[in-house]
Amino acid sequence: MSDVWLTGDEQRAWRTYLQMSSLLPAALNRQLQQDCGLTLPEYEVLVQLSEAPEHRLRPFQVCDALNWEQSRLSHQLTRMERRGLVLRRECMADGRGAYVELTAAGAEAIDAAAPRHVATVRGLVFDRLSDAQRATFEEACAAIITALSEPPRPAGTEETARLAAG
Amino acid sequence: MSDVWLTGDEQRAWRTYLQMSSLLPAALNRQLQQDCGLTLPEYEVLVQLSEAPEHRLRPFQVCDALNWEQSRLSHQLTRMERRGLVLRRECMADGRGAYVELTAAGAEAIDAAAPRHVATVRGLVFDRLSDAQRATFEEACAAIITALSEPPRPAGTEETARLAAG
DNA sequence: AGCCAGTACATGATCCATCATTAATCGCAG
DNA sequence: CTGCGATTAATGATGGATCATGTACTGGCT
Repeated sequence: MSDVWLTGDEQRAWRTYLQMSSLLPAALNRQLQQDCGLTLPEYEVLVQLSEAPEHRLRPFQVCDALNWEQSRLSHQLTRMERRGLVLRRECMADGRGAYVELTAAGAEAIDAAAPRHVATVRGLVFDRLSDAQRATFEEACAAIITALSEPPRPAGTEETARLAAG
Repeated sequence: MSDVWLTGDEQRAWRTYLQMSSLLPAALNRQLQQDCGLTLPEYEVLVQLSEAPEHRLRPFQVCDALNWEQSRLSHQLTRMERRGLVLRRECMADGRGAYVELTAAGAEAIDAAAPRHVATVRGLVFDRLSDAQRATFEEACAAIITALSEPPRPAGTEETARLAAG
């Protein structure tokens, strides 16, 4: 931790990751938009609903699955409802809540989009990685997720901790 | 390639990556916003300018460096100019163009933000990865970038090619 | 029953990103 | 030097994401 900056290797890896992380979602978005008329967020919501029993979920379940903010989902659902992809339905079990349900058009859209999207992911990602690379890549992502789920330490915690303890 | 869907391993790796790729930028954004009052896009632009000779660049150079769309940068610069972080200056060498220049406030902001941002990146990413993991992670990202830079093949190209050839 | 903290969602404001369009200029072919 | 495609950049419109706030309901406690 001693040094302020990243090592050369780290810096190069970081910049490579940054570049990939900006290009890949953009490419996936473009592919979906052009081939299927769906945005990536729309696709992600539709996947969740299409995998659910009776093609419907409570909004908070979708949030949990996608790691989205509740507000983001709500706005997204409003737009998707306008587009006829989903439908909000009353939830009798819980008076506060609601169900989001896939419409026929929504089911059709996701059925058409999924194979092409998967083919794109395969072509851009998994066809390019060896099994070992894929495994390590996943490990690395998982390690980062673990770090993120720990109590968020603001920068400089070490000093703060020493000061508080001293 | 035969099958339409991803294998179990691939699917798990993909979902892990997706989760990481949504959580990590959000965490970096929050850290920058709270500790330094900067957004991640602002930070990225400031980094480019602070590394440039005379603290200024042509907008298209920033676009190239960040893989941004020209329009995105232009809007971003408008906001950053409003915030006093950068300054647009005339470019005598090319009558169409312009220079973006770091203001004193902008230089101060990036100098203050960089160490903390780096510490966060280190804490969330590189402290969690072994050298081997980091190296493979970089390889994987590079392989994906390579795939992205190749002529974008729409899904189903194989069939199309066969049909065209047949 | 009545209170109240917590949960589930929606909405408006604001900022960010992309698309389509416009405009000015450059550089070069004729 | 004139015309024209390519380059550089700004702008308005739209859709996306986040923050702050508001509302309605649940479930437990008294």
